[in-house]
Amino acid sequence: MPLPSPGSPRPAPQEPDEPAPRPERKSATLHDVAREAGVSLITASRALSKPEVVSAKTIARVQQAVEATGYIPNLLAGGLKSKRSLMVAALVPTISMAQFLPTVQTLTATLDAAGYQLMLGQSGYDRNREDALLNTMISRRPDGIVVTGLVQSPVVRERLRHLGIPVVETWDLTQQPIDMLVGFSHQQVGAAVAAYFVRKGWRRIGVASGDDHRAVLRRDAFLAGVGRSLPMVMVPAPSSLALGRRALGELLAQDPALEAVYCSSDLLAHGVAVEAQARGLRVPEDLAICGFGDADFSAHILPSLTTVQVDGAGIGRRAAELIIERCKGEAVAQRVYDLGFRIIERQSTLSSAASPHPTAG
Amino acid sequence: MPLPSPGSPRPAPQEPDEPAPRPERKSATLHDVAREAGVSLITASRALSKPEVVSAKTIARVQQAVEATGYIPNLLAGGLKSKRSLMVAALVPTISMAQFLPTVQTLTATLDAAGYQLMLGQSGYDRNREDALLNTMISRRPDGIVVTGLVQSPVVRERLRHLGIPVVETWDLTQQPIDMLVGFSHQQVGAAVAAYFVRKGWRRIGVASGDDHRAVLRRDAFLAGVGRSLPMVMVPAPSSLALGRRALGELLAQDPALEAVYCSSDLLAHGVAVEAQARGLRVPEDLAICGFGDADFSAHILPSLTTVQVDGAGIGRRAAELIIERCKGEAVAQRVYDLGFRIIERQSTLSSAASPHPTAG
DNA sequence: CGACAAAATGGTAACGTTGTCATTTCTGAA
DNA sequence: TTCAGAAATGACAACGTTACCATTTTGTCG
Repeated sequence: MPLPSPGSPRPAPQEPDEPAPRPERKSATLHDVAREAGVSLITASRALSKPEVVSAKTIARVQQAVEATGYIPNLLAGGLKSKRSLMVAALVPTISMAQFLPTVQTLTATLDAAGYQLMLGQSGYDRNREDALLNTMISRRPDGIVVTGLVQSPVVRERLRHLGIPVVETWDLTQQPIDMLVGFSHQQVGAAVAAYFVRKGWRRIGVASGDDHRAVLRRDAFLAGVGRSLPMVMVPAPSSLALGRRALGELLAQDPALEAVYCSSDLLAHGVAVEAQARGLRVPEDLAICGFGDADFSAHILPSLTTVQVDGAGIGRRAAELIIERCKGEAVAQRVYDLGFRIIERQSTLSSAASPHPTAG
Repeated sequence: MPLPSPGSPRPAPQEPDEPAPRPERKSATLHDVAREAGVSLITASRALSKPEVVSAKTIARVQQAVEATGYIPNLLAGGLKSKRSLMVAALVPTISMAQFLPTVQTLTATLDAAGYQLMLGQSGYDRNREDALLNTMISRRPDGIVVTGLVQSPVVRERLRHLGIPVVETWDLTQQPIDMLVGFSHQQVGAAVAAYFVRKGWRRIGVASGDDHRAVLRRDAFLAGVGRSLPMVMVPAPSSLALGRRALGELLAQDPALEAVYCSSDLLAHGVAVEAQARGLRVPEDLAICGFGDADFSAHILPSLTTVQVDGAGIGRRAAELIIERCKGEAVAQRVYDLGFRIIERQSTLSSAASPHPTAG
């Protein structure tokens, strides 16, 4: 029930008084700095980029000249000549998948600390687009590439392999990566959760899964682990709470006596929990729920959500470290890192729910 | 209660069999393409970047040579000479603020459609870091800059103004932007929500607010609108469900008979709702809750959440359009866009809660 | 004090592309 | 057939920096 408010859309009342800024003042170059400091161009360059070979006195003079001229280095020019762009390209399906945010976060932070900048690209879930985006990014000559998931297209794999720059595949596992890999096994996740469900003795199980590649890997391993076909709903990625609600409705239509639901993400699981509540089903007594990803809310909703925790932040950190090492010319000792996962058991699957409604603080 | 699983962290069992890829094959340049196609370097360049001045036959030959050589343009070189880097820099506090994701999403998409790439930087909530990051980004000579919020530092404002590239400030409102602006008024939001609370007749009101600049603007306007000081809790940005739960605990300690809570984000509001449920308080009968941002889950939780909707996606789209127009050399007609907001009234503030538990599907 | 190494600085030539201007080729009308 | 004008192509230089090698200055030790 929307309620219009005084601030509803409308053009700004009056134009600002200052004129549009079009100074086009040519920015200072290293040449200007060198002249100002009374040193040669190349000495000014070295004072800034490799101060260890320049005398302290000269460095001071150059630094002062930088201040005076307002010099800001041109990394396009520097990168062109030195073949080090100080950028790392990263591809995610979409930035809207909260799942990947911790990875992007630590990736950015770790790279930043080493002087590198992240160039983030969203491939959507379209393979062609992934290919095109990769080309766009390569046009900027990144010093490394991080992709989410394994690159599927053999053509692109080959291209990346021959690019001569470090490539890290993440959030999945194989022993034959393009170059390096940091991730975990979705098959193992699916199998482990299936084993957990079997151990719990649940028989009437439903599955709500996103339709992205990795969710499907987990789902298939889960089905294999359970050993029979189950009521199942596929929802389009990216998943959401609303999709989770709808999914439970559809699952209950398939089996009204459902005991437990396995979801491919915590967001879906949250939605399933909300819909269960809306239908008067108690969680976990009437319906147990397990998610994936250990989202930041999962420990704090009611009931708290059993889920699979993966080290998204660790993936980003390690991926960045690998790229940085390689860029420093060091050979990395290990090219494949399995960061594993663990099942976090919380109220949503604890039949003997000890304290149903704990308060915070 | 963590449950270790077979997939717990451990090193990969064996190294992959292929050797580390170090081909360092020098990538093809436009020179190679030109030779392959039997045309001059500059004709090859034009065939790719301004095909309208090259004959169809030549374009075909060049395109074929591109395929044959595996040529990928070097935008560092191109940008250096042409002074168009085809990049736009964007600064957000942190990518983890889900609030800004729709903006980043449409910004990326709109720029992408026009051939530009987004370079995303996270400034944290540290002014110095914002300044440093801005310098880093300027080093790459972006064709435009989008910042979240108004740039506070006068020094930086002046620097950006004299850079001679389009700058768009977003998610806030002023009639004196550095250059261009797309946003809305946080003061108006705070005032509108206060008016709504007053209209509802609530007297015992609590405030849970993030400590970031814009949340504080809204909070202050809210307090001014209510006209008296209120029980209040500040939580560190970025906000989360857990922080919301804790916040309600602290607010109830200040006033156990609280009737309504205003939250600076939907995530906080969700946390407040969960904590209310944990304490046996009915929402909205015992406690009404209003959030901000209209997160994707807000319409779908129980009870659904009254909130302030702002057009985050629209902000990103318009910001991108403004930058693109400017880059094409067109003068923009309007430099300040107020995209407004509206209060979405849902169950969490509807005392006459008609249908307490609607189901989905 | 001389000799020699080390430290500090400088000159020149690229990196790969595009802007500018010049030249050649083609088209169609007088 | 000729010539103006447009279309197509080419040559050259430059964008701002760093790699490479050469040179000068400084410091140290016999």
